[in-house]
Amino acid sequence: MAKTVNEFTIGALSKHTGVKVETIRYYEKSGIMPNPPRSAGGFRMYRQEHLNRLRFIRRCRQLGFSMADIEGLLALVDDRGYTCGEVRALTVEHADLVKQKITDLKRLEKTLRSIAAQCTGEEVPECPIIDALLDPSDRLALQS
Amino acid sequence: MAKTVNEFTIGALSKHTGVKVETIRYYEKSGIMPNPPRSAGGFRMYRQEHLNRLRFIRRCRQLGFSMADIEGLLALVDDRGYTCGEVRALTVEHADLVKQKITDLKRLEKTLRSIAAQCTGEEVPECPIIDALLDPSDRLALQS
DNA sequence: TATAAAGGCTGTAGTGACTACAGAGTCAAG
DNA sequence: CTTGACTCTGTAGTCACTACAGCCTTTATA
Repeated sequence: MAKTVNEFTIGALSKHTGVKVETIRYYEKSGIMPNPPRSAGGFRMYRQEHLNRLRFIRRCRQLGFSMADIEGLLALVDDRGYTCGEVRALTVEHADLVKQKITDLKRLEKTLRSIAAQCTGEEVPECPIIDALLDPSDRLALQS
Repeated sequence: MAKTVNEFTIGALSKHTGVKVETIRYYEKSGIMPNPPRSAGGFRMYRQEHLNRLRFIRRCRQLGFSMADIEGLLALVDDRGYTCGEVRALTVEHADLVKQKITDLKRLEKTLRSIAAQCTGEEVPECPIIDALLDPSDRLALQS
């Protein structure tokens, strides 16, 4: 199937990266993966450079960067015109967003635990959670 | 516009709850809000019970429950056949998911800060973040 | 050389939880 | 009776995929 030792199909790329075949094609359509050369029959033929780029994308996604973020990062990389400062700014900005999200989720968990703690857990049809949620007033503080 | 003092339009319901008009209609189409009675001209006419239900939904969403979760909770409530234990189980399960998410995000933030810390931030085109992300090896530990 | 299995191709539609229109109709006040 | 704010339905867009249908290519084996 491979014309040379260095070329491989989308399935092989998928196996090496853990990114599903459909997702790779989606990345191509979105423009963050390049249109690779094709075999005579129309199969996508990838090389090491594509593997590296896909790993980069996958890592960024795991780090919570949006595809738009990644597009920005890759544009910097593709231009080779990026500076360390630009990239760091993006990263720190993103870390701050993550931090905020952690704060929010901690508050959320606390609220959930506290309303669950009011429960007897018994087989009775009176539940403080439902009562709290159905309460027309705003006594259930979701932000505190 | 209102036929009685107790009835109000979707716009008023929206203002009282902070839920957008389109979202309320979406909830109706999704089945978690009931089809309300209509005015002669076809306007949705809401009452206090709708307001309470929408507040319930909004709170659950803020607490991170999915619409499927809410459907389950509301089914219990509508049947009046729920027990405290059932509701608490759902809440605790959800709290555990939130806890796991916090753990993941903390690890993520740590990774982001640590790669940002390697940066000089200077106007040079060599950036350890990009280098790390482009590195074909798996040295950048995303899970640790 | 024929064939079958495995894998690839395109294009479309679905997910969740909304959001944003377009184009028409309704309502209440002046 | 007109104006302007509001509401109606229906469709399409968002994000980051995922799943499928129906066909075509490649490779291994008989």
